[in-house]
Amino acid sequence: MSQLGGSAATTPTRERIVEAGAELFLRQGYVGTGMKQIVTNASAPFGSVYHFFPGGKEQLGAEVVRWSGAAYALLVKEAMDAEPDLVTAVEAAFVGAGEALRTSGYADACPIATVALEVSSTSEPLRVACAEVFESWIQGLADRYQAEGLGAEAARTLAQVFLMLLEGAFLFCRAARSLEAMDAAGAAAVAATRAGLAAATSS
Amino acid sequence: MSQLGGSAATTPTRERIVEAGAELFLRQGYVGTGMKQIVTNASAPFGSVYHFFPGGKEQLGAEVVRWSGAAYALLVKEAMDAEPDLVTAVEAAFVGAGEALRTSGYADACPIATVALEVSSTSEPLRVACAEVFESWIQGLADRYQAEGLGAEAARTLAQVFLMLLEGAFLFCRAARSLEAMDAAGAAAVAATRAGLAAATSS
DNA sequence: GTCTATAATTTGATAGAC
DNA sequence: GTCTATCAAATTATAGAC
Repeated sequence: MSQLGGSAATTPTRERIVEAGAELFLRQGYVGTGMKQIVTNASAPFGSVYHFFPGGKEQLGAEVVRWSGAAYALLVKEAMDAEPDLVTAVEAAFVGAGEALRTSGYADACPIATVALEVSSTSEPLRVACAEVFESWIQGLADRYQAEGLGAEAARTLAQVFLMLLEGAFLFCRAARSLEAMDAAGAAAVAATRAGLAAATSS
Repeated sequence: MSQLGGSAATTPTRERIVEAGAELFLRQGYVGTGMKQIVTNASAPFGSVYHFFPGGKEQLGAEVVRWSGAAYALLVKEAMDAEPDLVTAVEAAFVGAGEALRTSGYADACPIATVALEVSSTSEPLRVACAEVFESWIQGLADRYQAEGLGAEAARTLAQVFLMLLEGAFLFCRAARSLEAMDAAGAAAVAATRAGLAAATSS
């Protein structure tokens, strides 16, 4: 995650490995990234990875998923908290996601979506790690919707719709190398948010 | 794609290879699927794959993406055409996608999403193949919306929203092994469709 | 804890007999 | 066109010196 503090020379080896893995998973996925490539990018000796992660690639992968999932949640939350109201915050989230895509050559999207699709049918520990990250994102967003007066169930549904639109937009924008889908997703998320808020205040 | 006609013993070798690749890509993605695994599942000798696909794995991958993309478009179109009106058709599409997920142990989702995310930053020919499939899906759905009286631009946007919700739902449902997100996506797609139709008839 | 060398396996791809 | 044997390189993982 190049957005959140680079790997300074003083960063402990273990952290450098996790951060290097996160950046590689973002672009190449879990299966397409080799252990050697990770330690090389982390400027660490090859043996270190098995010293810190005796469970091998699967253990490292799960830790990378949880780390980058938490980092991305923080990034989005801070971007949204900077806005004056929820509708503007939703719009800002999609605009910011589009900016990140464009400035990175359509590489920086969701840090765990590729991994989640790759491993959902092949590795249960990794699948669970991805599911827990998604669930934490849903709950964090649902809290924000609830703070605006929506009921628990409606807030959760809106949070899921927000994230599904974002994930779908990442997929289409990366494949097409265009931001068209992100604009459509942002507009749809704003419309859904407005409708939810209207329903909450009228009841 | 187990949904569309199995690989009969009389099916030509080349077709069996493409179909076997499609089924494996669906579950394991492009990188996680080996050429040897493909020819084994296709009951074909190893050398055949390089006889029919001299361009190697990348050529085979592009062909699999286009083939399964067309097959999936037909599957969804037929399911939607069986419904009496567009709103019901949209709902049926999401219900059907949920059924396919559930009955396959949350494996049968989008046939090319995993591949698209894996290769978008690493293989230009494969990225283009995925982008063309997505674009054909968007246009096919936009035609359906236009037939209902929507303008070209609004129809295209609604088609994109439909597909982004579906792709996002596939991602969340596979990770969580639950259909909760699919229900939320279907409801959101129905709401967006209703709003689009209302705006078209009032103008 | 750091780092190197290497084992054991699998990968994509090729050559060539039939 | 079918099929087998094999290559060179890459993979995850381990052993063990320092």
